[in-house]
Amino acid sequence: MRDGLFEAAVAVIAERGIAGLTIERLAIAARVAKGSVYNYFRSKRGLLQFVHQKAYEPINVQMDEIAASRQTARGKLEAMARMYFEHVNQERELFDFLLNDASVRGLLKAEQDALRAQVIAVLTVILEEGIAGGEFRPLDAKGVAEMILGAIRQLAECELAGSQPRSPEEIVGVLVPVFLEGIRKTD
Amino acid sequence: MRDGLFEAAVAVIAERGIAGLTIERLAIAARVAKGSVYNYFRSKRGLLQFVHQKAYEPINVQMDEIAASRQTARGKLEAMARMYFEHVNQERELFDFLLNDASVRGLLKAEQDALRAQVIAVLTVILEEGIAGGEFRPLDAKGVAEMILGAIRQLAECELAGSQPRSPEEIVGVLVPVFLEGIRKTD
Amino acid sequence: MRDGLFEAAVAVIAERGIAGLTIERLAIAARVAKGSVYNYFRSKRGLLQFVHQKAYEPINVQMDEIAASRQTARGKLEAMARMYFEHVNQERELFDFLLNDASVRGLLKAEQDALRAQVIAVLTVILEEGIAGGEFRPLDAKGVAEMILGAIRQLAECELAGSQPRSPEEIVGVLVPVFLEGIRKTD
Amino acid sequence: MRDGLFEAAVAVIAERGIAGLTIERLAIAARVAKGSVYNYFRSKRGLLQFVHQKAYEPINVQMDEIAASRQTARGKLEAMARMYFEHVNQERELFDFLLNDASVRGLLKAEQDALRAQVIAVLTVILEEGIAGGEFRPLDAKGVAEMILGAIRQLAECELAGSQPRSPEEIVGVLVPVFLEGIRKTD
DNA sequence: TATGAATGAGGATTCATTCAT
DNA sequence: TATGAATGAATCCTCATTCAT
Repeated sequence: MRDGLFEAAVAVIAERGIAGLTIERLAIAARVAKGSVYNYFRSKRGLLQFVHQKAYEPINVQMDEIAASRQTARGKLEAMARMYFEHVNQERELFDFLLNDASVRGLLKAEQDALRAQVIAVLTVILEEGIAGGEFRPLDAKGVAEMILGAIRQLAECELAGSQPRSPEEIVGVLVPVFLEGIRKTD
Repeated sequence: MRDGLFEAAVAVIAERGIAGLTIERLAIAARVAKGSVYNYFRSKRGLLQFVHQKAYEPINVQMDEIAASRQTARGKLEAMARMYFEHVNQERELFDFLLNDASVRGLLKAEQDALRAQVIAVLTVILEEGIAGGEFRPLDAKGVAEMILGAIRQLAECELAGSQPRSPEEIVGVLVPVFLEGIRKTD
Repeated sequence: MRDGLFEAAVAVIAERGIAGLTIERLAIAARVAKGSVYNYFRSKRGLLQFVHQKAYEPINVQMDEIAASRQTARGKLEAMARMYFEHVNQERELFDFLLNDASVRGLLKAEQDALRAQVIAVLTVILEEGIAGGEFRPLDAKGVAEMILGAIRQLAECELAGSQPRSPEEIVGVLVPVFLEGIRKTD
Repeated sequence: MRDGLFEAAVAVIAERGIAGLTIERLAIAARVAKGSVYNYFRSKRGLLQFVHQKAYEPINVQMDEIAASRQTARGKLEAMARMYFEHVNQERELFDFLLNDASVRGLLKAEQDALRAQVIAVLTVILEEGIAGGEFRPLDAKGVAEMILGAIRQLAECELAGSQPRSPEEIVGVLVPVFLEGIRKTD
């Protein structure tokens, strides 16, 4: 039932944005009475926290799998980018809400920060592995991790906003070479 | 008068977030009667559009200056990054609202998209100049522009959220080399 | 089972006040399912009536015992005062609810009035006995009974509200002489 | 306008009890929109505090006048009883709410205690004057003050609940002799 | 008989917008 | 033009009560 409410919440967010997620609309979307929501969540905030955590779960799992896999750091970055992009791409409104939405910062600041920190932490570890293993130049790993995350988010956002949809493969094909080789022309 | 309301709006947003911007508080901050606001703006939406456009103006102007300046494409990217970061950094709450806030996305989707598109367009032109001039490798200029914008936004966000403040210089010092040279180690 | 619910109700009222007595909390306190309450009481009102009557029982019994006992009218008044005060004192929240709470007055007006009337009736009888027996002056027995009840209630209330707790003995020591002898200085 | 809301509140309390005073009903009684109430009171609690204080004002004034008047302590007690009884008598529901109502204790405990303490304090001073002046026997003035207040309250309550209305004069005629002379028969 | 999930009416509060002065 | 009181729709949340299992 909590799962049903989760899906209803995702649907409402997708359709009307996070600001459009009222308990009333949630209840209607879940085909449930308004009061029933409060049998499963103490408050709207509790609901949002649950939605946040639930949406974050699969990313968390796959992040850890990728981080633990046997492959080059570059391979891991590629895999992370692809995975992350696919998720973000799939439910854009939801992920805006998870990571960015300023209107819920007051309620979920801790959760948003934790999620972002977690993603950056995993990327940072991969980058440090790559540096230690001689794959990457010595760099501010955390700063680069932030840049990669930001780049992916923006690519996803623009792709969804824009008219010319690009596949995850295309996007990874742009992202990875730029971060790996840079954009400067070398003779 | 509209300008006075703009500044009052910025002040309220900075202090209480976008969700805290009510007509009442706006009027108090502007030392004006609540009803008077409606003599200058048809609605709250109209006000927000004005605020959005007005806040965007200085960035627009400087973007154009940088784009028109005589320097290498790399120099322009650096200058853009520094300028953009400084602005975002300076009024974080405001820019959250301008770029991220989902609660106004319904109202200002067009404006937000236009702003983003404008920034990306300018960056794209610079990148294309660099490619044409032999400075940069031939690449998907628009995709890279998006990546750069995303990276800057994320760096700014993390910097404000985090405990270890970094100066614009430091941030540009991380950003530019990565995009220019990439992170791969070359013997 | 009804008795179990009664005790649970008293516990909840004592801890959270009458406004805090919800069916949910009652059920939890009684270690019973919420729906089960309605197998024993038609409604919340029925429950409150039962609680009211049940709480009133021991007072009723002791009142009758005192009234039937062999002692002077003065002795009976003293005993009544002490007994009543001890009860009220012991479960103040409960007695607030029984006697004062306006939020249930709509529901339990009849019961509250009956209880008050009963107490006053017993006191009145004692006073009339005293008058008939030559112990007391001829007076409006019912009015005096009301005054005595009111005085006891107020003393109890103030004692619980105040910082300086007085024992039942002390209170009776103030109450009885005043009513018996008056406050006027003689000679 | 606050006064209009005060009177509407008194009317609603008189008709439906304190538990029946909702913002909606208040607004209807005051022939005002629901939201307008909040232009004059920050919250329901603020409204209740205002009502409390406003209702208490005339009693306060008259109490002080009586206390300052030139007459015997007995005369003052009589005057106080009569005045208090008249007020309580006039708006019983309101005064229940002011002094007794357990359902608003949480909100107005401080105010209720202060009012009760104030009344008791004035009575105590009168009693002490009487003791000092040789009118009254030396007694626990505060305890007696509480008893007098309680007696008045109960008399008023019973009079309103009962079928046989008594005039203030009658009630004072019962109250004062009992407290002054006591009920014991002196040959 | 026991359960507890589901219900929906009701209540406090906020706020963009209107309009008479 | 300026004002700010008045409005009422919208929102979160509570809780007595019902009913299928």
